[in-house]
Amino acid sequence: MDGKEKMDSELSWGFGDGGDADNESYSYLFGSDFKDSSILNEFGWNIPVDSCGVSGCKRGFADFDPIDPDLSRSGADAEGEATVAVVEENSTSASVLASVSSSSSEMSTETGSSTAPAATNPAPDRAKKVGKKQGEKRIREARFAFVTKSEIDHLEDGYRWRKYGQKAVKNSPFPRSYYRCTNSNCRVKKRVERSWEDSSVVITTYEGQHTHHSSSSFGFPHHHHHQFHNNPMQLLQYPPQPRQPQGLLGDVIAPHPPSDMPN
DNA sequence: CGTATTTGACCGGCGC
DNA sequence: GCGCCGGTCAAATACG
Repeated sequence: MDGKEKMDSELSWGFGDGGDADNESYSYLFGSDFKDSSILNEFGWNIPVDSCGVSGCKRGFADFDPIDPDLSRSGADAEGEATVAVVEENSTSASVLASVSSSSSEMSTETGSSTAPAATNPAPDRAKKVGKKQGEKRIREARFAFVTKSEIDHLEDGYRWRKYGQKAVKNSPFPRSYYRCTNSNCRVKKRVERSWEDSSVVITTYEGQHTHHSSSSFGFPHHHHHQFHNNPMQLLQYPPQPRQPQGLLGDVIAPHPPSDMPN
């Protein structure tokens, strides 16, 4: 048991910047604009964490593709446009995107009853406990999120992911899926959930940087690009007040490719 | 048979 | 201290 390897950081998504640990407030920017930025389409997203410090600020952006040539077109094929909203951690206000954990006085529906599976069947064999790192400090990797209008939950991004968990989201009828990069030493994680407000939108959150190239070429999905025909942005406006992208991204993100990866 | 997913249990933090 | 909550593990299962 003790020979078990590091359980690595379990402190993954929550951002404990000091005060409110659970206060997941995000500000996102809608990105058809900054999508133009060269920094983005470069590699999908390379976030130089060093620029801000580990516990500071960092965000990236991934240019995404709807990837729904044959799958998502069932029903409304007009959709499928990929759009983005970058989520910045450690933002000041505007609780929105993933504010599932906070709000609770609105559409409170099936939160604990129907969605939560009643685990009344204890496993007798489960005596082994998950080992933990000895006094290991958990450092949160940079993470960023964006929303995509798609009927597919898990968008293809050129990497291979292994699903390692799924949980019901509070105040949301849709579950949240946890993925991890299948590569050996790559500890990039990914969280996918559907918006509780707009079910046609999925929220994808990445954490960490890949230590390798993606399977196909690199960069993000570019299978078919039938990107924006109409106004993909229209539907993505559930945030109360989106911030301006300028300054945020350009300031932090460095234009250098991920060739300096250790490991 | 190997690999990926499913799924309940478990864990650690926080709030009460 | 207990319960909630979000996240993760791992055994079982599904899938090729």
